[in-house]
Amino acid sequence: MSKELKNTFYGNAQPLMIAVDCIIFGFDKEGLKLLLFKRKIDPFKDKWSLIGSFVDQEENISETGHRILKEYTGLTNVFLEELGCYGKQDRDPAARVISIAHFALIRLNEQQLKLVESYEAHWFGIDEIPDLILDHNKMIAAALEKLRLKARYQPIGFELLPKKFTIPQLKKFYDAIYQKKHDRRNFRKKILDMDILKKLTEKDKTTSRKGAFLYQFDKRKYNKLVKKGFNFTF
Amino acid sequence: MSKELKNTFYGNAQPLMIAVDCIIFGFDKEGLKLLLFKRKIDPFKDKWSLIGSFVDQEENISETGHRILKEYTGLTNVFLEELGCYGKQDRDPAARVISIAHFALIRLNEQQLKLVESYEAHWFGIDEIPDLILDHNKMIAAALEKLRLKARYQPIGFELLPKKFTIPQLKKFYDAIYQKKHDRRNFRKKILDMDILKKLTEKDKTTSRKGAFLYQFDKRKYNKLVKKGFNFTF
DNA sequence: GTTATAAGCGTAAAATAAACGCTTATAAAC
DNA sequence: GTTTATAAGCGTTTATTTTACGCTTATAAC
Repeated sequence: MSKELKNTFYGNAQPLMIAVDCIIFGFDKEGLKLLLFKRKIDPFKDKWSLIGSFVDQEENISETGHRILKEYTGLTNVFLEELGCYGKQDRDPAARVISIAHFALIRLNEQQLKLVESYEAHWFGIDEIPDLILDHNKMIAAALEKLRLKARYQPIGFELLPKKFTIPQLKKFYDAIYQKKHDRRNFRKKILDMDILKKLTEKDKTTSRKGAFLYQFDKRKYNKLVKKGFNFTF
Repeated sequence: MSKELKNTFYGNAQPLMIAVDCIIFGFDKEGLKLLLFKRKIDPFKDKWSLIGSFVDQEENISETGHRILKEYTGLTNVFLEELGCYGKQDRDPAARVISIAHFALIRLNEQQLKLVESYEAHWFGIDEIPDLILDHNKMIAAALEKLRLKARYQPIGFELLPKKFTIPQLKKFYDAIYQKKHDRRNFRKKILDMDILKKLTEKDKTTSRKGAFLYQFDKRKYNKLVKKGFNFTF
């Protein structure tokens, strides 16, 4: 259908502006973090905010999200999921803008941590999020809630942890998500019983004298488990 | 801020059309049902579809949903929740339209069942949904999935069941949602242990000689339970 | 009165989760 | 080179939850 012909059917509809805002989670030794940016445009210039962009006419919404992530973190193939729609009529005083919030999970490493500084961005610990513009604090609260919920039935930790990780590291992630210290021994038992981890021969010795064995996620076994249906309850 | 001043900040953004589509669930003796409509406009005139409407400039998105429900079912105060955003660039051949799918749960009674016929609408059993326009079948699949998920940690059945209901009726609802026959005795035990139902003295005798006691949902007790945190696992 | 059946009640067994004592490997201290 | 401190790892016991299923009950239909 030609562009001219398009939209003759729905002629009476009023178009609105649509944006995608990204809640970018990262995780490292210090815990769960969130990437925030100093806003570059008015209104609210120089205030802390999530990073976002308008959706282009020719762009799928998830493409907008990945475009944002690529531009500001340099990463492609990031775990990105729709969180929800923030469309209150008066949410942005500058214009009627509907934002489709998305949350992303990325593996943190030194490179990542430095890269972002060039965008006047900063990784904030999850307990030290500042006041943000518009409804961005609300979005973050919802994202955390969803992350918790998702972690119950999907091994979401694997998107955030490094490729090789130790069981205590994995536990630390779940402790952060659920804001609860799990029992070290029961946690280990439960996660190993799932039979989705492959034990490596290497150890990580950065956090203890004894060192902890590194593991890798066994995708094949995991997919099998998902099909059978399971429930991460920690 | 005046309308003229608005949007000078985001001048480069291209506005798009936003619609809300509603997946309307109902439940009666026959089981879980879905309300579908014969589309009134081109393209796809006279094909079965969900009911929807464009979002107005001055309207919150949830208001659009409630407006649709009011107009086509006559009901206000309906349980309505955002399902997700369907915004693929080519989802509608007639124009770039982003749809925010919502799902609604309504109590079915005779009046409801008749009312809808005036809109060339029809209640379809959940296992006999026809082919719908655009991505509407996808939306329904996602809505069912979400309904299942939600039913685990929210007593969602109470939105769909009549004010007074029997335990076998409630079980029937969960059987339908999870597509699994639960054990009658364990189901009863579990739901009663939650202590959120108020037993009435009346019985419903339409489904058995013995009759089943009617119950009502005790909102006060339920709210207490929600705060404490719980998990419907059937 | 007998019968058939959905509704309702209770108990035993199986599975899962929680609590927690003990051992081990290793770097650092002496 | 011996001791010490500690995170990591291993295993058992107890408590809780889930599942399976036998038995009783109220009532309409015959």
